[in-house]
Order: sequence, then C-alpha cells, then structure tokens
Amino acid sequence: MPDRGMPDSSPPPLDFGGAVLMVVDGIPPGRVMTYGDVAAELGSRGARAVGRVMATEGSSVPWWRVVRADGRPPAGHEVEALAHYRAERTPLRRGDERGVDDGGAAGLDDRHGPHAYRLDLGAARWSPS
DNA sequence: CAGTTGACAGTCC
DNA sequence: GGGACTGCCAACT
Repeated sequence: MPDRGMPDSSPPPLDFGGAVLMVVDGIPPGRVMTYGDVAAELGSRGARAVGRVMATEGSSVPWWRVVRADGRPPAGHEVEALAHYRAERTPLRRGDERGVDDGGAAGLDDRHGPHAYRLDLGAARWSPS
C-alpha cells in the first residue's frame, strides 16, 4: 500500500473549536457557563482559548450563555448579551433587582460605567453532566 | 519556527 | 470589594 500521496489536506471534523461549540450549544436557556468551566469540560485549562473560539465561530452558538468568572459577559458585547439575558430570564445581579420594567432608560443606565451589571453565577451557573 | 495576541482564571495586595 | 500580576492554551503573523 501504496503510500498516501495525498497528504490529507482536509481539516479534522472535530477540533478544539468544534468541541467548544458543542458544549456551549448544550447550555440550556436561563443558565450560563464560565469560560473556565467550558475549558475544564474539554479537559483543557485554556479559558482564553475558549474565548478565542467564541470570537471566531461563536456566531454559530449562544455565545451569551458563556460568561466570565466575574459574572460579566464577553467584552464588547455586554449590551447585546444583556438583551438575551433579559429575554431568557437569566438571573442577573444589578445591585438590586427592582423589576425588569424600570420604566425608562434604566438598564443601560449605570453610574459606574456603560454596563456594570453582573450575572448571579450562584444561581445561573450550569454544569453539563 | 518563534513571538504575539486573545470574547480568560486564579491569586496576591 | 476591587485592582494588578501571572499562568495556560490555541490560533495568527
């Protein structure tokens, strides 16, 4: 058998990114997972590597369900993620929940920054099992 | 082939 | 409770 003149130039069907997308896609609505948890699920500790995948192929998965260990959504998408959290009833920690309906510009109106809201990981953290 | 970057995490002050 | 430094892993230049 003759050799393999063709150095298979086809990429593997399931690489690191594929596994990440699969885990993220397995996160149910109303729940969130930290980058570290996703990486740990893959047997890796490259939390940053997971974030990198989300930045490239994340457009194909509910990226808003993947948040940081601080309880903050991905950088540059805080506002976009907030819209999804409110729609999915994800446990948020805005200092004090006063009803989803604040009646006005509240929600994006923060005194500490453009978006100082945080997720309640203690209640929204989900583990695949 | 090596250095740099990046949608992070964990620990110390 | 928040800010700064270091560590890790994968992809890009």
